[in-house]
Amino acid sequence: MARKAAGKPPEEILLDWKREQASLKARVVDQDTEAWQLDPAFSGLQRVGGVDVSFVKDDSGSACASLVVLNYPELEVLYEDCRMVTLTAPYVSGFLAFREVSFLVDAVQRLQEREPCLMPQVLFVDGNGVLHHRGFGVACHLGVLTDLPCIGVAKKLLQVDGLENNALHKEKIQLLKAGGDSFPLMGGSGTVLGRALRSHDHSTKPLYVSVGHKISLEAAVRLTHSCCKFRVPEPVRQADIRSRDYIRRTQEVQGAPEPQSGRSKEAQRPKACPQGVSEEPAAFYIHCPGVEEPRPTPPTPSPRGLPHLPRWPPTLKHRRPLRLHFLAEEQVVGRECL
DNA sequence: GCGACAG
DNA sequence: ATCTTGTCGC
Repeated sequence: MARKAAGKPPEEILLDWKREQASLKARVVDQDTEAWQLDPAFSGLQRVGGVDVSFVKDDSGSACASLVVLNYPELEVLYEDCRMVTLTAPYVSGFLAFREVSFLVDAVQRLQEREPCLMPQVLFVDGNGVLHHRGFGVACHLGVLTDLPCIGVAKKLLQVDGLENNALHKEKIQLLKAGGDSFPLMGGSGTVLGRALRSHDHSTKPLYVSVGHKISLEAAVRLTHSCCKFRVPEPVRQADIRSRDYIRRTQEVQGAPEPQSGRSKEAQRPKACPQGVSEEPAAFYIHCPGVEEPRPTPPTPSPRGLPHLPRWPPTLKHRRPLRLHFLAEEQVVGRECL
């Protein structure tokens, strides 16, 4: 029987975790380290990644960890890795990384082994970076363990170091008028811990962006904005969509018969294996943009009439597209890396 | 007892 | 995080 992830860890464990965070925190780099980060148009940036962990409804021990890689600035999915995992640690605010980060590191390592040329140049992480109780959120943790530039993107304000989601904060949100507008989140010591960002014109609720690793806050905010087709940056959004989609179809194998009928033929992703048997990732997928769409069902529901597509990209100029030539079945035909 | 609470 | 349909707006 697998160990469960329930209850709060004893104080002794929390002390261990705090020591671990303090130790790794010394290795965080909160500045730009890559040339593309300094460029106004991010020229040189070709691949952005996103990670997420989704949970199974009635099983607090099971989850799906996913890593996706998108090209930039097109934001088409090039790579997807979804894998069912067994959670050991419970969720404790301030210690999210100890619940999720090891599975995310595993995914990055699989990518390094199988398709190193698709390694993203930056990772968007669902959660905070230095905007954290001890200045070391999951985005920092993953960044230090993988040595990849990481950006923390939280959907809710973590109320630490004097930060409060109070009336004053809400007033500032009201002042964010257009996509890209943001204001600083200052901690008690006067340090800027992150920024509240209106991620696009039609989004009221801001994102909370903070440095994870190897990127400045300014570049992190600017890049986050440029990766938002919708409120949540596309890499994280795709990781989220695909991991829950994976769970959904895993669950429906034993449940109700699939409503989807008709022509389900070629170019499928590897079939989902409900009772994880092998050591292989449950899903591993490389997509060649422009050749075919992986999913016939559009993620955007359009009841009637045409959906209003947000203008995108808003201002960035089109740069030389990275051309990857893949066949559907994991076989690499050719590529242009770097 | 009450408030806080990234995912 | 997850449970969930319709509904309102452009």
